[in-house]
Amino acid sequence: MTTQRDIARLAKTSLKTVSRVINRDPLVNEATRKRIQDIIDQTGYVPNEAARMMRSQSSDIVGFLSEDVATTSSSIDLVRGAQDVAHAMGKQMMLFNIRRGEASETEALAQLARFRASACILATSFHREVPLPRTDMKTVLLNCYDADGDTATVLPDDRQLGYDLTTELLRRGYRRPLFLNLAPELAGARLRAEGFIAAGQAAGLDLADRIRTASAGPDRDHTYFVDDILPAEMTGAEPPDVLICGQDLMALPVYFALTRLGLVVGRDVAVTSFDNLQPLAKLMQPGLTTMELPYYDMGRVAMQQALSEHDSPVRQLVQGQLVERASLPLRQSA
Amino acid sequence: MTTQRDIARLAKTSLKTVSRVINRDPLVNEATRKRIQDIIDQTGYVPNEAARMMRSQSSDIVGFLSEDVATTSSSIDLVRGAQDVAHAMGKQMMLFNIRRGEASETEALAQLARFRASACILATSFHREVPLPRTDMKTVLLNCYDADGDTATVLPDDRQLGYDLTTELLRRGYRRPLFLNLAPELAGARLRAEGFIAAGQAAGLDLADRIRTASAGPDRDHTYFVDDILPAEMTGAEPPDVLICGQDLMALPVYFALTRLGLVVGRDVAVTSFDNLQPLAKLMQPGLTTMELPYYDMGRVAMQQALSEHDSPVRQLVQGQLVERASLPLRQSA
DNA sequence: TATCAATTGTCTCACGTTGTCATAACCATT
DNA sequence: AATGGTTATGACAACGTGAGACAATTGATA
Repeated sequence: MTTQRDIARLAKTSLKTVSRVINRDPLVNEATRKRIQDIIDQTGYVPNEAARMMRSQSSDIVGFLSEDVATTSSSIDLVRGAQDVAHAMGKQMMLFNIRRGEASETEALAQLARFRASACILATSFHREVPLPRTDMKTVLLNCYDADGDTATVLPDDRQLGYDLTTELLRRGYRRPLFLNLAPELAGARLRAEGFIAAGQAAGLDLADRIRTASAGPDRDHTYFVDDILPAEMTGAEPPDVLICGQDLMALPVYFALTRLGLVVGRDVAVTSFDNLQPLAKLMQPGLTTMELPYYDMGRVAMQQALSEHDSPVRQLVQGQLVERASLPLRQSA
Repeated sequence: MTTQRDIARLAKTSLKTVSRVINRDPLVNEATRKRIQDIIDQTGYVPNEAARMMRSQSSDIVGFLSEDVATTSSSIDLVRGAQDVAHAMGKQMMLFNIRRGEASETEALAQLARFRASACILATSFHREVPLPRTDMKTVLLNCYDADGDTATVLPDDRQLGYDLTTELLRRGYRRPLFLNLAPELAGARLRAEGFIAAGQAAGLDLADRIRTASAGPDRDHTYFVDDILPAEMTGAEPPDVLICGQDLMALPVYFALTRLGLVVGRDVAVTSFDNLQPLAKLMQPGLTTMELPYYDMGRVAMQQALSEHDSPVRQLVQGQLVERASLPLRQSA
């Protein structure tokens, strides 16, 4: 591999002058600078980052520990946002796919310590509380938080999401929303329920009994909602005029279930949700109107926090906005 | 930060002996080893990877350049597979989200050169030909290939996918399959068509005219199939008994279109596809029977190739298998 | 001519780790 | 006790970069 010493020899100059050119020291004659720069370009010399890291005692590396890069495709946007900021700032990101509390987490942190990483971001795919791993590294929690609250944290503003979505559908004339909420172990589910009720109050409606909650167990299947709640509610005396699903992945089986009940989404009943999961939300027919979770922005904010000098523990909430498609039309006044 | 020198001072021994303990050199007296190891554990010392890299003149880092970590969730499995192998071998993976041929690609390669990465993996989300970037680094192409063919390459065996899927549905008694294929610019689409026809020949059927191809333009929308092909074919004299979709994302609008035509998937017409995109394929109702693209395995194979010593240019094909759900029942003999 | 600033070069050290080589300690055999 | 051999330990250099101290050279200006 080419080194600065090689460049110096080729340019018939001293190591020091080459170093000056590379580090943009203004005390270099323009002609010399150009001559050396040409040789650098010619040889394709790239500085050895290891040497630079050792010399400068800092690494420009930030770790990103994600609980499941695999399962949820929304978490990808967290990664993308973080990485875009990192690269814009000339930093490197190392991605780790871990399981919280297991060996994979410890190993990832050890690996980052070997690289003398300046910070790490701990991300989950659902907004919830997590135990903080023991580490000396500066840490930013993303989409999760710890009990103590003395760690920098970036979260979606789930209360706002619930409030704004509900406000919007009330504005469109809906009066009997039914909220098929995610499990209450997830902080996001609790906050959205708060927002839902608060928006109802603001409009003079009591929505406290308009929330259904998935029973325990893996919430992905949603069989409880689809097999029990929906058939009963939709065929009752006063069926809901709009369904709010806990996530886009829930809206899909809900669409199918409604079809089986002979109902047409967007005509007989509106459906909305949370996530804006691409490309699913767009491919559903009618297209799913849904509150977008601001994952990309959250990733950006988290990386900015990780790279910022002052590490005052802050809890930052990032807002999301409604993405309109056809599943939530303006309500015809009956 | 603690260094080996600090450990040596604390253990009242030499720098070299500490180094020996850390590198598990057997030429160390057990008593000394234990004494030093205790101090290492106590101080929480972690070796400085930068120094190690500089000393050994190699970096244990492999780059993974992906064209769209973002858009396609299937590409995540490529990343996961590669990363699992890398970590198992004690290597580090650096992930880059790039656009082929643009600055982001060059920058990523430069960044990897700075870290003296031992290899890089170039991945695309669709099986297709790509121009090879100029780099000195050992390169492995993943899910794509270059014209010259002198670079290590890992590809899905799309011909096998098409052949096996078709063979299976013929075995189940279907006789009028219709293949809604992806754009022919994608190598995978061409190979699957070959497999489709070959499987027909093996069963004494000429399937050459049973393939439809999306016209130019972004293939994601699939409006051509849904709006033009399907209504015409399904209401024709001899409608298909099974539809083969180019990808799971196409199967979703196809489900909706069939429903609009008053047809029930799995009863009136079977549907199959390629990908096994999670969690979509499972959440569709009926569950989508689909040829799984072996992305996780491909990621593993690519990383193994990247880490292997001998770099003989090989093109490796990875096979996929059918994932059975309800959308392709055994055909009732009519 | 003296003085000054700009430019370039020499020399040295430091970062943390590990390979090479040398030394020291110990044991067994003659 | 002398020899040879093994085991254990240590001294030192080197990887590539960056920075400081300071000298040498050049050209311009007072």
